[in-house]
Amino acid sequence: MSFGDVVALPSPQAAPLLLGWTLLVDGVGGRIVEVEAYTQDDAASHAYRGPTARNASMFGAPGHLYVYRSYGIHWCANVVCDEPGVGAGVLLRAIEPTHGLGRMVERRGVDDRRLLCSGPGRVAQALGLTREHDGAPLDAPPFTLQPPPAPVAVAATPRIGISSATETPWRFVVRGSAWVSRAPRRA
DNA sequence: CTTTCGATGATCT
DNA sequence: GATCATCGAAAGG
Repeated sequence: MSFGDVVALPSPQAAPLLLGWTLLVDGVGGRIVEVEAYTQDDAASHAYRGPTARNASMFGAPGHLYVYRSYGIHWCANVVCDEPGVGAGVLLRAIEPTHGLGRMVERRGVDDRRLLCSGPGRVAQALGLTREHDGAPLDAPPFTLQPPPAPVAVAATPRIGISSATETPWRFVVRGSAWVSRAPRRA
């Protein structure tokens, strides 16, 4: 399944299929291991109340980025999904660092590989994503994408850091990955 | 180990 | 004026 086919799906379907892809920005990045889906009729989503200046790119073409400022400090990046105009996205929450470790350590200011990309703010900082990348297409430079070499085992859990729809199980992690922002809720 | 809290600014009410 | 798809340091057990 191509990247274009995946991001054309509704975000709760696209999100687990984005796990295992390798995403690089100017050659720096790694394997996507944790994501969350947000939809247009989802009270926890920035798209819930319709298009605004901030979330405009969420209502644009799928396969592009929606990058926003979080808590006035961090940047967080989403992959826009579904059909154009719908307002759906998949938040990139954690990546297993594989390419350009030195560049990521430099940007993050930490040495511990575990802390490089385990969290949405950390992912954006390590990959150098900012407002400049809002609306940018992921199938063109400086981005490169590689599909998973083998099928990925996925676990679904409730999303993190939200105050609405807190039990909707739209956080998806690579089962057993040591690089996620938090261990999945135990059964 | 776990929990609490401050930073910091755009966005929305 | 309140909230916020977070992070990291500090405080508490």
